[in-house]
Amino acid sequence: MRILFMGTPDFSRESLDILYQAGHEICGVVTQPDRPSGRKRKVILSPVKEYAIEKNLPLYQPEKIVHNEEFQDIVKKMAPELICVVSYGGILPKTILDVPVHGCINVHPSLLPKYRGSAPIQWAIINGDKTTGVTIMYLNEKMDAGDIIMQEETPIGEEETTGELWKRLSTMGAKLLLESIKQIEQKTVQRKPQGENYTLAPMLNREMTKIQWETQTSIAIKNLTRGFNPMMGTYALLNHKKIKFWKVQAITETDFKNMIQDKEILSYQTAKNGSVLLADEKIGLFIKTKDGIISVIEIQGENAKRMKINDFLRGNKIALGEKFE
RNA sequence: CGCGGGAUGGAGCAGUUGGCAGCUCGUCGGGCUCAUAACCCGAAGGUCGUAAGUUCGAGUCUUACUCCCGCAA
Repeated sequence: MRILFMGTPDFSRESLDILYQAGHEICGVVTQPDRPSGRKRKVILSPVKEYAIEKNLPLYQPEKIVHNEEFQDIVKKMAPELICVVSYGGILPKTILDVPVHGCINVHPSLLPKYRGSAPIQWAIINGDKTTGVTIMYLNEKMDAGDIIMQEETPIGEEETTGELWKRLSTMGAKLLLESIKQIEQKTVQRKPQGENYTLAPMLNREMTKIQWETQTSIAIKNLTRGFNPMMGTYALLNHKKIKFWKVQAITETDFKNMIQDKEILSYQTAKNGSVLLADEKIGLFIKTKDGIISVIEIQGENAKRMKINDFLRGNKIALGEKFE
């Protein structure tokens, strides 16, 4: 089939790859414009752009697609039979939605109508969901609200991070996308409306990554941390320095007592939330929470890189009772 | 050409006004113990990110470069 592909990050790249490998005619690839980003204001090519260049596919990077007649004409000239949108980063106007005879379809990494919006994978983990999935659906003019074609569910691992789930869902999504296109070609495709009973997964902001010792439970801290891994991690302040957490475990006071042997520790009863109960380079770093204890497994100090907790404690001595804010 | 921090044995760090390169841990060998993420004794392992400069002498001061990290986007 003659397909116009729109996408930007590595999540989309998997889908583009499977379509290309399956022999579909990719008449064009649309991706977000290159923007200087990162530390040295360097321009970094999007994974989709890299792929398009590698396979020598026609590439388009319009600044905007709404009210952009020039781009709309280009799309019409390409005359795609189908447009596939995977994490492109923008809503398509009706003038483009109406171009392909088979319409526009989208890969969304959640079981719609749950988690419409831009950060469904992260929210599923932050909320501690046991399962999630991918949805292939038609696009309409509202955000992630079109009719569903296919869905596949998958369990979320206890320790699974956004990065790991992201990778799995991008592969699942790509396969499901290919399957949906097959159905469209064979005209066996079915549409199932989502209904209005939906939830949102809005963009994440940095403020959310600060740990709230007074209100968040051990499990909440753990889920938040794996939800923000590997994007930004979570953090707390220790002596006015920003310490990032990349992996933590939630444990009970009993678990803790079994691990510490005869080490001297700060009494759990008198400790405040956020206080260090034990910082031992062999056993680990333990911090009191509102309802238990967290054991930090992977950590990152200011100006340092990510490291295992025992590596960190070798060079950064932390005294009992020091408090994370 | 956005702002700032950093690079030192395998790991994480310290290194004062330039003057023999250290700490905690790991590794290897030996000892003790019913046992150990425990303890005791011993050993190996570093052109201090790269290149140049100042100096009697540079991990330390100057310049350029490479890579890493934090903030901001």
